[in-house]
Amino acid sequence: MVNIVFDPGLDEAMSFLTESFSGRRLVVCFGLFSVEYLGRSSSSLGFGERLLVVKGDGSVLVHRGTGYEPVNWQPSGCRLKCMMVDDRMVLLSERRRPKEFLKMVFQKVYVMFSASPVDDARFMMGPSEETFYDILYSNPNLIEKGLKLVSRQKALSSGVPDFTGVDSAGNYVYVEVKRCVAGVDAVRQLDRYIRSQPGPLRGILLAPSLTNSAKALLVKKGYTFRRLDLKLLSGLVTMQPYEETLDRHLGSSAASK
Amino acid sequence: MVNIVFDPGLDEAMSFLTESFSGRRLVVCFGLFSVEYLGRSSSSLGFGERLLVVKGDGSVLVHRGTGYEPVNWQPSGCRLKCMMVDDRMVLLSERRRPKEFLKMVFQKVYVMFSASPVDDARFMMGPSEETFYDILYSNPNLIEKGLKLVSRQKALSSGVPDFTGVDSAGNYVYVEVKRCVAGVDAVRQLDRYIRSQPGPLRGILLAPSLTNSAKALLVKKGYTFRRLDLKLLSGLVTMQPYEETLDRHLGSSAASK
DNA sequence: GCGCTTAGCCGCTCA
DNA sequence: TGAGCGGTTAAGCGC
Repeated sequence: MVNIVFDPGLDEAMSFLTESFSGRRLVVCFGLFSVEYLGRSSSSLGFGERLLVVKGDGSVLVHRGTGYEPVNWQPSGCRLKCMMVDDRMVLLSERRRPKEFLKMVFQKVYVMFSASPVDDARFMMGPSEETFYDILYSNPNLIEKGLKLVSRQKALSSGVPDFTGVDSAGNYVYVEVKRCVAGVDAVRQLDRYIRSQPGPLRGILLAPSLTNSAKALLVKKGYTFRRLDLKLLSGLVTMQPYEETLDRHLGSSAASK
Repeated sequence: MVNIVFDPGLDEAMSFLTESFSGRRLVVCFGLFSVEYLGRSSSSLGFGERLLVVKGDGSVLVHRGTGYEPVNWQPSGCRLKCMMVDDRMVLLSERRRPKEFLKMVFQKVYVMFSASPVDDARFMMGPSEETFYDILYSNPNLIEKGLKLVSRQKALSSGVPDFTGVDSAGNYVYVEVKRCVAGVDAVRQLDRYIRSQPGPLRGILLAPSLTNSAKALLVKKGYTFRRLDLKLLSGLVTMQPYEETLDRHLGSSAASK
């Protein structure tokens, strides 16, 4: 649920902020204001048009029209207060330890909105799962020398092995890939795929490592374990897909020369 | 002039962005999107509601609902492109050196606006490191009684001690200054300077305090620690705008109590 | 809580 | 262009 106010009076802006703060909402505000900071260091910035972002956890960011870094800010955990002083809206943010203050005096608010972002995604360092499979698919030697892959699973559906291929001896192969330590369930999955097929098939489990029980089951079933070198793989990520995407849409638009 | 779009379709959002980028405008967008980064490192973040800020100079910031830091970003100077791919809006940002990409796939845009902020104010920092050096250089007694300084480092360059001088006993002295707690690296720095010289030199580390490890190394190397009294030093700073700022801050925080 | 280490650190200055 | 270094560094992890 996004609340938006366009060209509000300062009184209206103040109640909007007060309400948003008490609801711990994310607030974005573009307006004409001055900023002063006092704490470990100090700074002052006269009136100008800027972007203010206040997050639900009490982080504050003041951004000017250029540059990556906020001109003023406070990390999460700040207490915010909003008041009218001499027909100006004053926003005061207080950090407890170390004791620091940020003070913004608003002369005008052009637009502001608030929201409570729903965001459950996990931030993962390293290549995405899809990129990961792309690399393996184009570099089957990373799985096993002489292996040729003939198909890969579409999307992230189930009931299908990650890769199918033919090994150097001409055997048909099913490959199951895990990005972390593989457990018995990974071996069972591979086994299920293979037993669902009529002909004889080799099974390869590719993972950084195996649990003991998984290893036992793997040996019993006669499948092969191949170690996946995550570092090596990460190093092989290329920018080609990005560049191709850009090339395909040449002449769209550019923000800088 | 601020342009605002509320709940646009992705096609509409795309033309809005394209236009904003070509006009080098500041764009703020709250929507549901995924982010992938590839460059010096790589990362991926699935779909979620986030805030995207693109500045006119080609800086890009992706903020989640909490925390001071953007989850993904690119510094100024990036080239941006926007396109529709399979009914999704894709925003691609390219940094030249080092080569890096940021890719956002939008499923939904809740609200977005653009503006060309007018902001001529000068950002003024309070007592900076340089100011501190100025004061110390004119008041060597704050470092050590009878000390005479003969040179100071130019600007904030490297490979040079902060001050060189002669102490009351006639020994040549190198002084390394830290405004905050000095760690081992500060001692190492001092040591590097001194060992780079042929003759015998006293080393003085001036800082508000020392970490234990720094103290150990200092003693081992036979250098001297001098306490820097920040309060005292701050008292010697005279800076009209700064004092005004301070007064105003004290005024508001007193009023809010 | 404090102290220490890391970071896609950023941004600056100088060789 | 690369190296060194400061920063309102922030943030995470150990104690």
